[in-house]
This record gives sequence, structure tokens and C-alpha cells, in this order.
Amino acid sequence: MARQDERSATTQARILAAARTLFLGRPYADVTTDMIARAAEVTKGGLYHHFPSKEQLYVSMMLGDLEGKRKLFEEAVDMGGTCRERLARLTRDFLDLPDEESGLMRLVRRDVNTFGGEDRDRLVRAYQRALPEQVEAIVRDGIRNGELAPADPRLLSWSFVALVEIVIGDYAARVLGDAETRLDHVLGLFFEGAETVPAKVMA
Amino acid sequence: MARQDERSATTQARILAAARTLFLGRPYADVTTDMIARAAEVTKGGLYHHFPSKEQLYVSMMLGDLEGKRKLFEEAVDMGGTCRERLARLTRDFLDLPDEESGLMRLVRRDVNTFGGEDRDRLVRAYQRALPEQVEAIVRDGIRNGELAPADPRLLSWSFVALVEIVIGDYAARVLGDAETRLDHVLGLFFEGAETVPAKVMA
DNA sequence: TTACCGACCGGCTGGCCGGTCGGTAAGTTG
DNA sequence: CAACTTACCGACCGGCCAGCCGGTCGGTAA
Repeated sequence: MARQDERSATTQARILAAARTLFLGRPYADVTTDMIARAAEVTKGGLYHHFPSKEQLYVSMMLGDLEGKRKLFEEAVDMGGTCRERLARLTRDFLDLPDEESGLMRLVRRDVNTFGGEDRDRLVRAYQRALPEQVEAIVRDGIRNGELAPADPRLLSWSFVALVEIVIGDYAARVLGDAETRLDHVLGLFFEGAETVPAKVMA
Repeated sequence: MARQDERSATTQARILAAARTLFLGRPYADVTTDMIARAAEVTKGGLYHHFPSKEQLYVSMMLGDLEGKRKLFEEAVDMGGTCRERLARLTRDFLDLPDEESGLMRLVRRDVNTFGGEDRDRLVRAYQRALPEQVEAIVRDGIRNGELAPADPRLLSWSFVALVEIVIGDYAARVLGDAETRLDHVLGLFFEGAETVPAKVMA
């Protein structure tokens, strides 16, 4: 009995993994259930035995992965320290993610418009819980303790996320180099801006 | 003869306008040629009389619109003044665009992955010419004359564009209000960053 | 040993959609 | 007016793909 459940679980995991890879490569409509099944080494019948529809398969995969990200980033929110330190930790965690995992965050935003109604809402909420809301919590603290200038925290957190997204990707990697340099770039831009600083903190 | 050409041109324009509206609303694959034809008050035969394929229709629409944007933003690049003034002008032009027009910039980035090969390249190039390269030109000047801290200009311009994109959209409009306030927010964030300024320029 | 269950198979189908094609009528040219 | 070109029509086709369903088989329980 445990034997059967285990088998079923690994098959589902295989299907989800195959789906993730394929959906990352091409738009939702261009990924066929046949492709997913073949990549997961199952037949379409097997696939439909575990998932009721292509859409539910996609949503299941995404919700599961986003929940994982949420837990990961939560550590940065819960740790102590300044706003900047906590954002640094969160960003480092993000930058250290393998390509396939960080690509998911862009994937949600790309495909969210594909769905409507309930599924769309669930995806949006899961994404917001995973990343922007956690950044927002840190930003909110930063504003409260005077580290950040007063502003709408949600808007600031979206801005921060957008800056981080830019630093992923080949061009930034080529120009800036390793993760630590990219991290410095994002934090510097977000906190101090792009203009020349008029000689700060010179002791 | 002028009569026929004129008729043909208005029909094409009607088709392009209908396509633009529909493509903005749903992903490429979910927009059918029937829908476009019906919205443009033509039949599918009529549509295919003017455009060789769905893909070419999309590309034609996008290239035309992006070229319009390029011309618009070029004015900010060519005008005199500081880096900040020129970016302000460009951003103001962007923010003053009707929703349908500014949505196109997000649309390209969303749909670019749908196509491959030649068409994809043409779209990417047209987008880059329309917005990021022009911002980059201004940013490059800003770095050269010491207004901006030394950094990779392309990365900076992408960051700026990303910040502007956030300020479009309902939430920012609700929180920040009119275009001028949103403009100040973007420029402030980009130039001075989010942290509390240590009492600047107090005369 | 028997009865059953659940994982998985894979052929099939119905609908949808991009694209075609033969036709018509209005406009243009000589 | 005759010959023709052009804008447009709409029925139709072929391929593709999500989802279905009748079946097989290895395990599990009584």
C-alpha cells in the first residue's frame, strides 16, 4: 500500500518536473500534453490519471514551486538586522537559485493572462505571497525605522523586484560578473540611486 | 485609383487596430483570425487578402507602432538640457500615452518568445530602438558629464525602463495620482534611491 | 485462491483554427 | 463598352491537440 502511493508520488513528481522544464521554454499553448507525457516517460493516459486537465497540471506545478520560494524568502523576512541586510539576504537567495527556478517568477507573470477566473487569482496570489509581499514587509520596516524615505511600500517593493529581475539574465552576468557584484549593484541602485553621490560617509 | 488605394488603406488600418486591441487583451495563441476579422468588420478572406499570415499581421502591427514610439521618444533624446530633464521629458511622453499605446511595450516583451528566427529578431530590435536604446543614449551622456555615477549604461537604462513600467498601471495611479506625481516618483527613485536623504541642498 | 483496486496504456475523436480557393461585384483602363 | 484588376466574401479543408475510454497488469486484501 505504501508501495503504491510511493510509486504514484514519484510519477507525479516526474510529470511536474517535465512540465516545468517545457513550460519554461515555450508559451503555454505551444506545450502539448503529449510532449509533457513523453518527457516524463508516461503516456497521455497516465498523465490524465494524475491530473484532471492541462490547466490544472500547470497550476499545480506553479503553486507548489511558488510555495517553495515563499518559504525560502521568508527566512530573510524573519531574520534580524537592518532593512538593507535583510533585502541583501533575500536577493542573494534569489540570485543563487538555478536558472530553472528563478525563471519561474518570470513565467508566472508571462502566463497569468492565459488563464481566467479562479485559477488566475490563485496564481497571482501565490506569486504575490512568494515574493512581492515579503519584500514589502521588509520595506515597510525600513520606512518605519527611518532607513527608507516615506513612500508607498508596495510600490517600492515592486520596484525592487523589478530591479532584481534585470540583474538576472545573461547580459548582467556578463557585465557585472559574479552574484555578489550583481547584488551590490541592485542594492546600491535601490538605496542610493544612480546619481553621483556627493561624497558620503568619509571618515 | 486613388479611390481604391484609399479604401484598401483604411481597411488595413481597421484590421490593424482590431488586432492591436485583441492582442492586448489575450495571449497571441488565444486570438483567432476569425475574431480579428469580425472585430474589423471584414471576413477572414478579406483579412488574408491584405496580410499573408497571422504572424505577419502581428509583426506588421507591432513594427508600425514601435516606429511611432521611437519617433516620439527621439524628441527627448534630441532636446537639450540635463540628463534628468531629458529623462523627465521622455517619461512624461510615456505616461501621457493612452493605455492601449503604453500597453504595447509590455506586449512585445510578453509575446516575443512566441516567435522564432527572423520575426523574433525584428521585434526585439524594433523594441530596443523604440525605448531602451534612447534611454541609454541619455544615460550615457549623464555618465559622461558626471550627473550619473559610472555604471553600465545599458543596465541602467533597462532599470529605468523597468521603474517606469511599474508606475503605469492602476495601483500606481491610485496611490500616486496624476502623471506629474508619478513622474517625480520615478525620477526620485532612479536618481536618489529609496533611502532617506541626509538633508540635501538645504540652503 | 479469489476478488478487487489503482496505476498506467494508447488508440481515438470532436472541435477548433490557420489558411485556401472559387466566386462576385465594384472600380479602373483603353 | 469590353477587358481587366482589385477588394472582399464565406464555405471549406487539413492538421493538431485536449481529453476520453476501454483495456491490461501488477499488486493488495480477505
